[in-house]
Amino acid sequence: MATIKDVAKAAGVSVATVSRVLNTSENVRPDTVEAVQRAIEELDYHPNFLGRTLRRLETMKILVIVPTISNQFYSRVIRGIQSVAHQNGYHVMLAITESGLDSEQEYVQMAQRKLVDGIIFLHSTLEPERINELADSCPVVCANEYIPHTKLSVVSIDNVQAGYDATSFLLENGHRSIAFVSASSLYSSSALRRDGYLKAMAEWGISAEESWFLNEGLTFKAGRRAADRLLQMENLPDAVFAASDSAAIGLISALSGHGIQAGKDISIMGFDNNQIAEYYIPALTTVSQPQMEIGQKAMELLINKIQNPSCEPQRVTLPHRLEIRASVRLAPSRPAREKERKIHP
Amino acid sequence: MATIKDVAKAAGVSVATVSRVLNTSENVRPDTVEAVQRAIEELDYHPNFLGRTLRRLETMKILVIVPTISNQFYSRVIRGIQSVAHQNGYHVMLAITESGLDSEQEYVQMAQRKLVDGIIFLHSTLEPERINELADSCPVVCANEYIPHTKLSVVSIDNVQAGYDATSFLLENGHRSIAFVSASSLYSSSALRRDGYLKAMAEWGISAEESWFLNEGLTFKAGRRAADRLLQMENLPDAVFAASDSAAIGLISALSGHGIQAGKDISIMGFDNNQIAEYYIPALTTVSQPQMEIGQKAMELLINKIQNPSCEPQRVTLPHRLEIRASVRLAPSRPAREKERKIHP
DNA sequence: TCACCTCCTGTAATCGGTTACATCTCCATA
DNA sequence: TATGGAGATGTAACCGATTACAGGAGGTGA
Repeated sequence: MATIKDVAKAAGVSVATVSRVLNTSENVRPDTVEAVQRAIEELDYHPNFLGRTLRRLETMKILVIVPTISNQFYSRVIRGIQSVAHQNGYHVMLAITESGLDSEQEYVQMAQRKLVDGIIFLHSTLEPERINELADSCPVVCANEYIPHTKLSVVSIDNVQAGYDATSFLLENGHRSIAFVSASSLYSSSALRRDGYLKAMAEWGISAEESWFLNEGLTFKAGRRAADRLLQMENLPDAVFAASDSAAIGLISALSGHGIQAGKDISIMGFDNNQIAEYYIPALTTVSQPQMEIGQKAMELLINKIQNPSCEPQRVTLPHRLEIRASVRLAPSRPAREKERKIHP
Repeated sequence: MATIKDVAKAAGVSVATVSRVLNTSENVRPDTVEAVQRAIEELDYHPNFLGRTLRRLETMKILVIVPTISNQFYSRVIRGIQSVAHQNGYHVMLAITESGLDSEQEYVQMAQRKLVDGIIFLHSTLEPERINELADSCPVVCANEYIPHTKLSVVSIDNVQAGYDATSFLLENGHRSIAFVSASSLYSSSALRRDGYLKAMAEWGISAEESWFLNEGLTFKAGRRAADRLLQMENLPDAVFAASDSAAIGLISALSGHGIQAGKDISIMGFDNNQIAEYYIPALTTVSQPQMEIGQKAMELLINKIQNPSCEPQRVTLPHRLEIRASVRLAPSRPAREKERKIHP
């Protein structure tokens, strides 16, 4: 492996000059530049960035902590993060905590050990106290989930409003008994959507029954478990509002196995607008989130924080949208043209 | 930020002693250890790993180059890679090339600049020549896809056999005109599956028509495009073998919009056995790949290559399996119990 | 008491770059 | 001709760790 010294020797200049050529900086005579470049070529020299990194004390890497990448929601947010990261010369490292192999704590240490310049949490199970500690020593931004008792920048939709809008839509279309599938204890977003759900129900004077809360989780399997519980009820609800598309699909699939058709015998509302929602049969009515933008904005905030550590945390709310498809039965009176509603926070 | 010097000063010892304590190595007096640890605690010192990395010239990071993470196939392979990486103290960086933002070439430079210790390709668009060049200067392993004219270790299923098995299954169940949806020009796996398809067709004395090859790609949208082309044909084929579950689902969804039901009016075979295959309506008959194991094995080979650079490239073939569900109509004669077949390469 | 060994600790080189500062050359201007 | 300044280049400190080597303290055996 050739080093900068080898190049300097081959070109008959000092390492400083080679470094200047590499960084295309000022004041090097054109023929010197040429000589250095020839030496670089001849030796097939590739600068070792660790040296630079150590000197400059910046890694140009950021860490994204994500519960899973199997869910398209996260992969889209990550794409948004990546696009802005790349524009600014950053590389993205992914910490997938789902497997439980790498504890979050372990990844957080990477930041403390200066292996990355900042962290974006798409979800966290750490205590707020630890996160605050971390945020003192390293730029941190949250996307999608809000972590209580922390002073971090957060990017997300207005989950309360989104839950409210989804539930209102079901109510407006004649549904009265509405179950709610979520993971409220794990995800703040789920809890907030539930608040919106409750608000809408209250406005219509309906008190939600205890059994309607199916806190099974957000995965396909969670949806299946929720279906099992629904099937044991005396009266099937009119509708189910699931806090993720995966859960909604697990639900529809399981109910269909018992001859209950979504969009006909029962209405199902999802959340996220994953690509599969459009391709599922029946196509899934769901709440669309601007995933790419969430990621992009989060990365922008992080870069801002890296470059200007003393800046105040920000709260960015992006618009969501109801995506109306076939899995929710519409009231006959409802005008057909109203296929979409845009709600700006 | 406290450095090792600060700790040394605070503990009244030299940096060498602190380093020895940190690396729990030999010969430090217990009370010295204690003093150092107290200083570490007091100063809230976290070692900066860049220093160590530079000195040891190993990053303990590996790069995974992946076309997309939206497809569950890849996210599972990545999980497999991560699990083995973690067991061996490595961290995983992800390079997602789908966006087209970061060119593969750019990521490959990360290896040459010693920012990572090795690379796993899950797919590549680089010329074989470049890859060979890269492999000379850095440990490289391929998973899933075979890159022709290269001497790299590869982990995958036997794609020819898998294509053959899937097609044979369709033929055995009475299907004769069988279209094939793939991305043969982009993915070697697709091309190999096509070879298997052709082999099976030939064995049954059927010459595939030109129009049956729908080289639209592997995404949902690709499936939809394939459906459009099918619908323009004079005679709809009996069955379609798609080289990915996503394409199969795009296909089913689009056909269903025209009143054509998969599993009844036409048979659809997918590939990958993503989770959605089980939850789709109709549930998708597909070829299951051991994704986790592919990832695990690839990482094992890479670690082996890192620790022993002169070792010979290996070719590892893992078993696939036909997952029989509802999207393929079975011949009436077919015994119901034979729901699954395991094929070992 | 001396030589020698073991155990512990410190000094300084090193990894591969970047960069502040010094130095030198050359040319323009007074 | 002397002076000053701009531009090009070199020297060496530095980033934060690891580690080879040197050396000192203390114990053991002759």
